[in-house]
Amino acid sequence: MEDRTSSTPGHSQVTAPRGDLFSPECPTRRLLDRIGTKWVAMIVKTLAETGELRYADLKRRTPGVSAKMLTQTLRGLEDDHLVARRVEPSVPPAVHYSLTPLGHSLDEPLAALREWAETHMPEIDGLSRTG
Amino acid sequence: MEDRTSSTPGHSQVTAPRGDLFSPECPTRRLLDRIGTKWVAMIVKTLAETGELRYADLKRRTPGVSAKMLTQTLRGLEDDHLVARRVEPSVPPAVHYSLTPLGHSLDEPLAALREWAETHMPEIDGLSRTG
DNA sequence: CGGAATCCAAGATGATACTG
DNA sequence: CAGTATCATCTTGGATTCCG
Repeated sequence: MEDRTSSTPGHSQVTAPRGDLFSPECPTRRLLDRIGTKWVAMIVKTLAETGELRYADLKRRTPGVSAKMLTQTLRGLEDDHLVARRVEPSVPPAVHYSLTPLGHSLDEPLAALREWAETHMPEIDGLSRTG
Repeated sequence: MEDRTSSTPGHSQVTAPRGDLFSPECPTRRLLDRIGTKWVAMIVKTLAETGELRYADLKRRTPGVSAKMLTQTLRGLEDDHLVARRVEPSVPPAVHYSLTPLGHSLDEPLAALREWAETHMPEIDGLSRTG
């Protein structure tokens, strides 16, 4: 077990790197550092839609994700209190993940962004080809 | 001069990598790949607020950005028709950047995200420390 | 002024193997 | 089942240098 300040999507600038350039003035940047990681948007959306999922189920609904990345991403979200982890002490153990109220509140602006993407990204791709 | 499929924030999955896993089904992912890059959110916000800026001005208003990243980011945004580039043929040349209507439309959901970040990120940071 | 080209360090991600 | 540990790789971003 080592520290979580290296490659974890969790907080890394929080403890002041050397001269917090725009960290305190730009929480948006830090937020995007998190939701911008490859799997967060997909996971948040999935949890928002399904309510609660087990690790394996969540993995199955996130095509292409590796166990490592899924765990790492969930840890980061947990760390930010956007996702809740519930363990059923059975054998074998069953671990359930769901959005916290804060997580749900994030899903709102995120949903707006999704809608923008679905509306305009095809348009953008079209423009890229036709000039 | 080489292709723009390597490190450019522009389209890289558009030309089908090998088996577009969720590219077509997830424009959100591609959008986040762009706005999630370190400087996009800041640049878009700045342009949204100021209207139009010259390269050097934009650089000055984006603390910490290198010329390389600024150019690269602007190229990507230009490529997506989110930013317009206007050149005044003077000596030395003056290049102006501004948001396109599409860019402004993106700024709306982005602003919502910013507001969420400014509202909740401090709360999150507080929770991280106090448990 | 507004870039482009190159080199390099860091971080993110994936594959694989192992564990309680 | 639900992870953890480790290694290899690919991508990102920054510093530097040079140019029209």
